[in-house]
Amino acid sequence: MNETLPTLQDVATAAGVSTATVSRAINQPDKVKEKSRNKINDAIVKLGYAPHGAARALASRRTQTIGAIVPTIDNGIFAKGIHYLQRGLKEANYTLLLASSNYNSDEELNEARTLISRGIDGMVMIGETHHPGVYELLNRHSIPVVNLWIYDPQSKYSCIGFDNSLVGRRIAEYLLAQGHKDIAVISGFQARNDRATQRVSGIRQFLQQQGLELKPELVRECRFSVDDARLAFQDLVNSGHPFTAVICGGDILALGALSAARDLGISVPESLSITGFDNLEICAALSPGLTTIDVPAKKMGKYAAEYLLKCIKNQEKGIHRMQLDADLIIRETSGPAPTR
Amino acid sequence: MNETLPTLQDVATAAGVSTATVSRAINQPDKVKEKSRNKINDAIVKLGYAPHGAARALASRRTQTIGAIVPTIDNGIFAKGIHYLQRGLKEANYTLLLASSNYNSDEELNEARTLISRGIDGMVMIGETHHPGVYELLNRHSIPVVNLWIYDPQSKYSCIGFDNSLVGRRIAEYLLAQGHKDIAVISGFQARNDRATQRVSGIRQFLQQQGLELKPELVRECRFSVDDARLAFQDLVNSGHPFTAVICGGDILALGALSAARDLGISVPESLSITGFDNLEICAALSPGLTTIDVPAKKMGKYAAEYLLKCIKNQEKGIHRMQLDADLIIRETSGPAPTR
DNA sequence: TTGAAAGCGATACCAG
DNA sequence: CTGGTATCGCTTTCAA
Repeated sequence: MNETLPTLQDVATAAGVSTATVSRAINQPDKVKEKSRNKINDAIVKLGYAPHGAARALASRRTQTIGAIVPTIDNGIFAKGIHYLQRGLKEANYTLLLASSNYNSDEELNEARTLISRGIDGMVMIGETHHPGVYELLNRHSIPVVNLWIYDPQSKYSCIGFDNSLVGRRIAEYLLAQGHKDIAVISGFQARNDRATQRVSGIRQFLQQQGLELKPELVRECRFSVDDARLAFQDLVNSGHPFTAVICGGDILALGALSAARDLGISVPESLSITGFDNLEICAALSPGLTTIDVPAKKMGKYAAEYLLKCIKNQEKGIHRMQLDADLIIRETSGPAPTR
Repeated sequence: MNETLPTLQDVATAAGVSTATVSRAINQPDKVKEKSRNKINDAIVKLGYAPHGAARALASRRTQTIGAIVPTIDNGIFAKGIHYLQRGLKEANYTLLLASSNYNSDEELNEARTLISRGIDGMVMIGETHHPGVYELLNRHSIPVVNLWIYDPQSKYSCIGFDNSLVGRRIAEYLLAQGHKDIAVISGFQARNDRATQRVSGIRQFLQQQGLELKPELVRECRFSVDDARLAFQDLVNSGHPFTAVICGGDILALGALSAARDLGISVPESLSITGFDNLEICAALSPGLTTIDVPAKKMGKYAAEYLLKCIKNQEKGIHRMQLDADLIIRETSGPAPTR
């Protein structure tokens, strides 16, 4: 019952041509006479032939596959970007091999190793700080890379994203304009997340320039979960240091803060402003609407696909850095600082 | 600068053994004398050798890769299950190749074709209704499958999940017990989603058994987005048919309904009860807390990995059906029906 | 426990 | 435009 599957050879025999011709008919149809092409196509359909990816990859030294490592697929943060990346790749008949690192550098290296071993023609990662081994591997295998979610004009690698530091600054700027002076921060772990680090430093720098300070006592780091953010917020309140605004490193964190504030009877935005980051669709409909940063996920995914495909076709060489906008979206969780 | 990468042959030469022995040292270490093994490992490290996946797949007729097709990765619904699936596979050194069908049967067939062509040793899908071509392909290539998110004792294919009809029934049962008689439904498109279909029919059947009716005028279908659910809810209200509860086919839909209700000044749960489905972490912290169904995503992912790995090792044959619980979680968006 | 050698299924170069 | 054939890097009998 399990007859062996048809191979190129079978198709060739059935169509009365050589395997070379069948291969061409599939990969460069215009290089084959129409008559032969038709015979071949008929044979393919009749036999239900499907090319064998591994054999193809081995012979052509191309896998038609792009790898991506994201910190997590557990929440929707990276989903949209991945979705559009996938879409762009699919159009060119490329497949996406997706892995996650759990915000952990060693796991990332492992995943990279696996992906490369499986065979990828290009790689997408989030942020620019990665295990040096990852870059080394990619380099050895001459695999083009592009880092998303960041923009750094100095970067040694291609990147498509936005300036996280600037975004941090922009949020701080907005809050200051609203009269806030005591600002707290709930961020992802900075040690494992260069985007978070940059944003916080953007905030810190701007406050300093304005003669204010981002007090270390008002900065918390936690996992990217609603519950952890709740705890972080409670801790912030318990610390006794007053603050009138909390900048959160993600909508999920902001949700946690919002919910904890609600439980503590702190009214938002009257006595506390909260800002998020990501602009998750699911958060847009909440009440109160979350003030947040809209991340250009769609563009990042789309351009990343375009860029890598160009690299593979050798139409593009060298490093490519693209800066995109990340806009502040003002909704209802933020407002003027309370007057005392 | 781009020297060719080391191959098995290089390692063999460096270690002074044959390629066969190196291959064994990698794949069945116990079949190689310790001394040779050490020499080989040293050579591997020294050369920075990494096996070539395609060559390996071609020769061994195994790809160490499992494919999965989910309806969408755009929101977090399937993320958790995928996460645990991935985790289980990784432990066994398997990789997950993820594709999405956008709830579309033809796209699904295409994705399946691509996955199979790329080479997969097992397949995971959501729901049991799939393009017949998909099952045909899997069968021809003797690729084991398991369907998640459903449990059907009659299914011709392995499945690990819960009885959607029963879950629908349970929600209806709960609402009736709360005194609700006029129940509306906002569901995903039933034509493209067997889980949705089963849930709605579970609801319908239970209502009928209780001498009530699920009025067609009170059933809406829409895309899985907050905005579309808002529109569906508004439409439901505008239709003029009274209802005191809305069963939504997903937390995202419930959020949309909730937000629309808020805009219309309908108080929840006082004058309207709303239930969701999925128990997304992000929804747990909302206020009011969403009454919903907790989907056993973790278990489905984990068991799916275990099952497929067993199939591949030939330790498991035949169809395997596993029923898991999906619990009703009562929070604050539901309550007693308003008395008139 | 090891090695020699025959594939695995395609691609791509070189002739014709 | 087409065919013959070496080759890609590894696994897997079969013998030794």
